[in-house]
Amino acid sequence: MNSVFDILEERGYVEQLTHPEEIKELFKKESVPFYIGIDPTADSLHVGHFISLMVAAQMQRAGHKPIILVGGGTAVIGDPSGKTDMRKMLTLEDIDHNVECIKKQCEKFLSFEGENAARIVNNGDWLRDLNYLNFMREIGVHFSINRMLAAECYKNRLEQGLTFFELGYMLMQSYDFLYLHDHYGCKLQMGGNDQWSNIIGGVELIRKIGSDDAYGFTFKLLTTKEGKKMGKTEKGALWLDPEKTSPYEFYQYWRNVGDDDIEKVMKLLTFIPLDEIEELTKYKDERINEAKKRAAFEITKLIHGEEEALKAEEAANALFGGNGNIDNMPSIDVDDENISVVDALVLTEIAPSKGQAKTLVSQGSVSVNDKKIEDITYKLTDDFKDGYAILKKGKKVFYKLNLKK
RNA sequence: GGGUAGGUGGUCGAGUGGUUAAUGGCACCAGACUGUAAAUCUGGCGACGAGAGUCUACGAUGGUUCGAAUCCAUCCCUGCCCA
Repeated sequence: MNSVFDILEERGYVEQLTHPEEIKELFKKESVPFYIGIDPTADSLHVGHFISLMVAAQMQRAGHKPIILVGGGTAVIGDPSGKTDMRKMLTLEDIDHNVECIKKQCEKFLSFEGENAARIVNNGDWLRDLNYLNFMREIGVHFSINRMLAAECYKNRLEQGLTFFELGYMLMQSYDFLYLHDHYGCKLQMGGNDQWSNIIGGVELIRKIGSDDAYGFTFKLLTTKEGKKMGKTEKGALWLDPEKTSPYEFYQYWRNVGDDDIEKVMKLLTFIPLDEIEELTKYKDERINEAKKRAAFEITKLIHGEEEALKAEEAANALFGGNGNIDNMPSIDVDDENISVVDALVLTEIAPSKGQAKTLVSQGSVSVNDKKIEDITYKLTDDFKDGYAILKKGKKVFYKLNLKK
């Protein structure tokens, strides 16, 4: 039986480890409580967090105990890692709301029952009531500013200006680990590679205070071959919340990843066995599309469930393959058959404003029921055959308009 | 506290009285080519308006001017140097 470590390594998650040999041993011999932190800066998770959840899920499958830490306390500060500017501050109410939303999304991903049930904690529970003096005396003394400033993530901030407020982030994250270590027996902190220095902070803190069973593990960030972050779209981030990014859009995003990135995406974001991935991605021509279809389906299924994934797939088949069920494409009700193309584009959020809708139309990018529209004053009056019309932008964006009177 | 340099559109960054909705890069959208890919080339990229055009925008608030992102005043914020 492989240890999780091998699985994580084979699939390409592993980036850095604080104690490689010991961690490998640890995974083999016991069920390890580990934690992954998520900042509640929005009311939904996005693909950036997806990989964290995948790692947690892989770990849980192998029998380890996930602790998902939602940063309701640290979000008050904002993590400066990798940022060029100080993060916008959120109100406590926003943060608490976000924490609740994020909890719900995690619940879909991990099992909260059984021997190695996952647990969700909020560091606001212990950080918000911290006493500054005690904290400084017990925790602050263990941190060397010299060392912290040497860390890559703070280096460029030194030129821009870094406040103590932000520097304190590392102490708090380190304290989180200590807290979880002491209260839940947490031995391992996992996180994206941008968290490396914060993770080391915690590991070293625990070790200085006297325990030697603290480890750190970072995984790869989801980037394209060119090193750009994946998951950005016209509308911003690719959200896991179906209200913010529809399952169809979500499916399409993965269906359209670049050839160069599909293998990585499959390994990191699905549970498809490696030999199958290899089989699917061995082609370099259009046959690679089979891999993309599979990946898009599996990923959508993980996030939105099988039913939604099937619907998204069918909608895609209907639109691109000429067969399949058009009932499942994104749709919206309209109550006025005299709606103009421009208004329809805005209503469906295909275009963010009327001005942009007009440019699209005049550029010849828009069609209704496969008929190209170039007149920006065009009205859909005669297009609702059988009570619906299909509005299309470019080659890939479709919306079905249902006439409701 | 003193000195000094700054705060520009999604982002980075030009612009220092009118022809500036504001050069350019990146991001993003579309067209061509294709495999719902990449690369490349072309076009677009504040809002409203069918259009002429109107409005909103260059940290905030006032002011000077026929006219301000650009000048002045006050305030807020940031960097750097000195204390």
